[in-house]
Amino acid sequence: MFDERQRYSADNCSVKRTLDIVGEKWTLLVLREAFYGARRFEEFLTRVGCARNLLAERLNTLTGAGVMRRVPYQEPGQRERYESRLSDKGLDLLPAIIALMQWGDRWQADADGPPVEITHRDCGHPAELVLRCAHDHTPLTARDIQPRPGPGAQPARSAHSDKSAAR
Amino acid sequence: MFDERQRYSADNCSVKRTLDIVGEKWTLLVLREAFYGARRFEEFLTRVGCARNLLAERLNTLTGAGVMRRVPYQEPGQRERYESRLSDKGLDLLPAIIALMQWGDRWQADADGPPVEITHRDCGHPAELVLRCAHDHTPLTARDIQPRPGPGAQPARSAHSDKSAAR
DNA sequence: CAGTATCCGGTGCGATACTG
DNA sequence: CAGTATCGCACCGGATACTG
Repeated sequence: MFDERQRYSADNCSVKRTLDIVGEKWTLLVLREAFYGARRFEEFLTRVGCARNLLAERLNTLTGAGVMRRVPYQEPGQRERYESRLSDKGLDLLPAIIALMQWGDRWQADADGPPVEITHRDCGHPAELVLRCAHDHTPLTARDIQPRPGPGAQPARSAHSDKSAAR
Repeated sequence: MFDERQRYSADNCSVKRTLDIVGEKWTLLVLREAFYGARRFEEFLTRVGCARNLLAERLNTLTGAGVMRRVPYQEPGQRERYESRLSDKGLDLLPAIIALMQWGDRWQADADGPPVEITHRDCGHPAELVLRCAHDHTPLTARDIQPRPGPGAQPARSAHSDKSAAR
């Protein structure tokens, strides 16, 4: 698929950079619950089902990365506390969550259908995630696409000889 | 040993089910390389950059889950060998990869831009992933959506437990 | 080439106890 | 309620060595 000479380094791959933030165990499930409306620590804890320390760690990583932000709140008679909400950067992860959900719905679901539906709030119809050509909006599948080096691509490294007769 | 009430009905969440297959470390990077055209073990190894045993493990998991399939090939003068290719089930993971890539491009990229572009093979224009209403095709953001229980939704879980083998 | 097997130090995970 | 602190253990990562 790639021009064979064009080796890129995996360090500056956007997938890897994203996974460095959200790729740890439980993190995407924490985000799922955030999208579902969870905000408080105990709420995440019971709904995600991971260990307390891990949840604390994940929330710290996510706020540190700017994906979530800590918002103060105060219940009457209680001291001030903080809850965790998605930032804009975090809200923009919705397509990733939905992509995983859609795939699970299609290929790993029970016979009775998906456990959760994502709907358009205004009209109630389901939301869908589509891959398409930015130009003519043709729907695209994996067979219609062609990856190629972008502006931030690093020049090929010629550290050692390259055989690579792939296809 | 394990408090039942602390368990969310997240076991049947499609996101979790998907992550049970592709959520381990390196797996999504292996899939990224598969989309980029990698097929042979050593090819994955150098491009993904993980340990041999982990790569073997991941490829086994993926073929076991039907995401990749082992295809025989024969180089002249060599014995028959196998390479790993994406199945239809695996090809359908492209949106998830692209969602992660797009987010990385938007929020974690270098100044010079994304290292890789996904283009429409036929016309050369970039591919894009859009979330929209299935009914009227309105583009949707996180603020426009509403999750709600689907047909496969489970109420609460009774005290009869299954295995706790998380992951 | 395409793996499997083994070893070993380190990190991350999971459960619980503890604190404010 | 919202976290820390702690501890045993599983798994990871990297380096070989071995097999077909």
